[in-house]
Parts: sequence; structure tokens; C-alpha cells
Amino acid sequence: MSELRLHRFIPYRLSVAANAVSRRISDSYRRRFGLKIAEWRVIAILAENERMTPQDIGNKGELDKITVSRSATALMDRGLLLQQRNPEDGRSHFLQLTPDGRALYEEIAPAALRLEQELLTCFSEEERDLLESLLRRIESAANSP
Amino acid sequence: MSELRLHRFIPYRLSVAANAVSRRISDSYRRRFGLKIAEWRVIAILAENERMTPQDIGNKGELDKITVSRSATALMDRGLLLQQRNPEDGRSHFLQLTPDGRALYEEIAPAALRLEQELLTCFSEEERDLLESLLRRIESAANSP
DNA sequence: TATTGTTATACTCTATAACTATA
DNA sequence: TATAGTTATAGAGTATAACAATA
Repeated sequence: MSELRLHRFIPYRLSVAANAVSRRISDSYRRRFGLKIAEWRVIAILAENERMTPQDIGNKGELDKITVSRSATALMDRGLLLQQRNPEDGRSHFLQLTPDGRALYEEIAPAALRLEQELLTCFSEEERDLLESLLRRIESAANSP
Repeated sequence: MSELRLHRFIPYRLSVAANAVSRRISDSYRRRFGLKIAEWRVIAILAENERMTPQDIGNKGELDKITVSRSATALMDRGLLLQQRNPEDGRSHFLQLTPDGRALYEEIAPAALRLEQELLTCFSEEERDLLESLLRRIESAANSP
């Protein structure tokens, strides 16, 4: 059996790295756009998909239904999102960006990409893709029964 | 400018992977050993270092002083940790594992390594080391001014 | 005055469960 | 009955600030 060393323990390294990134990003989103990370995810998903139910948003963005519901309420209060009835199922509804919401997204997206670029300073394209695929594999293993 | 896609956005992938891993680990630690992740880190650090001040523990384990203080109190209440006075500085003190604390560590460490192995199923040694180094680089970039 | 560690407080995040309205 | 979404509540994590003891 190999010896346990906290500093080489992958769950530790992953947690520390994710916390550092999340702190920097959420500071930036909150300061510049008044958004929490979950709210930003809802916007990003609707920017890619036009009309979606809360459930589909949650599945797409790894958010539970409570988080989606609260994020959507906050975004609707700011006029960034609107609800439309779902003629096929009255329990549900569609969510969609308003023009203001779309405009905010157009402003955030380049800032987000710049931020990602800063994090990936000195990463080659291959290293970036490799990191993405390693993270997906870890995530999938962590979610396995 | 390249297009933003949430599912290929590294901060998103990192957050989702870290949450999945953290959920699985904290479930396991709480259920099996009654420990929070911060408490586990304090134990792991003291298992590697014998006697340390709260401040040094915080630096070593990326924990703020409040978290270290509360974790240490909880662990002392369970008899896993003891305090010794620091003759060089009366404001501080040393923390050290008790025999019970050491015994608990000896029980957790193999379980932690097994859990890490599960997460790294199908990872080669090179991939594991690469992931560690990519995570360190991202963390360092995120903490840069 | 500055620093170590503790306590108080609050805000975010996450998870559980109860509720409503529809199916 | 079961499901989509909302609301209430609580626990864990994290951050700021005030405090006591010591330097």
C-alpha cells in the first residue's frame, strides 16, 4: 500500500484548485454583474438553448431544482428572464432570456472567456483538452454507485 | 474570439468534478468516522507532522484560522487531539494527535487511498501525475493577483 | 501596537421535507 | 398517485469583524 500524503491526494488538490477558481470567479461575477454562479449558469444555458423548462436547465447545468427555481426568480425580478406557459404540461413552464438578459450575456461571455484564459496561462491546447477530459472521468467515477 | 460553451468551460468542469468528489468523500467520512472534511485535513496534517500550531496547520491545509480553531475544538472534545503550551509564544499552542487520534488516522488513511483509487480507475500513473500538476497550475493562476 | 487564537455574526451553498398545482 | 415547481428550514462552508491574551 502506498503512503497517504495530503499534498499529493487528488481529492485535496481538486478541492483546493476548485475553491481558488470559484472564489475568483464568483468575486468577479458578483462585483461586475451582480450574479451568483448558479444564476450565471442559468443565463449561459438559456443563451445556448433559447427556451427550456427548469428541469431541463437543472439537468444541463448540474443544478438542483431548488437552485434553479431561486435563480430564475432572482433573474426575473431583474427583468433578465421571462416565463412562458408550457401548453403541453401546466405544472411546468418555459424560461427564456429577455433582450436585457441576452445583452447581459453578451457582456459576460467575453469576460468569462478572458478569465478562463488567465487561468490557463501557459496551457497548450492539448493540455487544456486533457484537463477537461481528466475532470470528466473523475466526475463520472465519483458519481458511479 | 472563441465561442463560450458552458460544457467545455474549465471553471464549470472543475466545479462540477470537485463537487461530485467532495460529496462522495464527505458522505463517506461523516458516515464512517463522524468527521467533516476540515477535521479530516487537520488529522492528516498532524499525522504527517507530529506537533504544529493552528497557524501552521492552516497554512499547510488551506484552512482559515476560524476553521482550524473549530475543527480542533471538535477533535479535542472527542479525545483525538491535545493541546500543549508553546514555551516560545504564549498566544499560541501546539496541537498533537492523541493515541486515539493516531489510531483513527491509521484507520482512515487506507480508506482514503482506496477512495482515491476508485476515482482514478483507469488512470495511468502518468495521467494521475499530470492531473495533479495541471490542478496545481490552475490553482496558482487563480491565486495570482 | 501588532499578532494568535476564539467567538459572534452573517451570507452562501446544499440537502430534506412539506406544500401547490397539475397530470 | 405521481410529478414539476415552490417554499421552509437546517446544516455545512466561508468571510468579516470584534475580542482576549500575549508579544
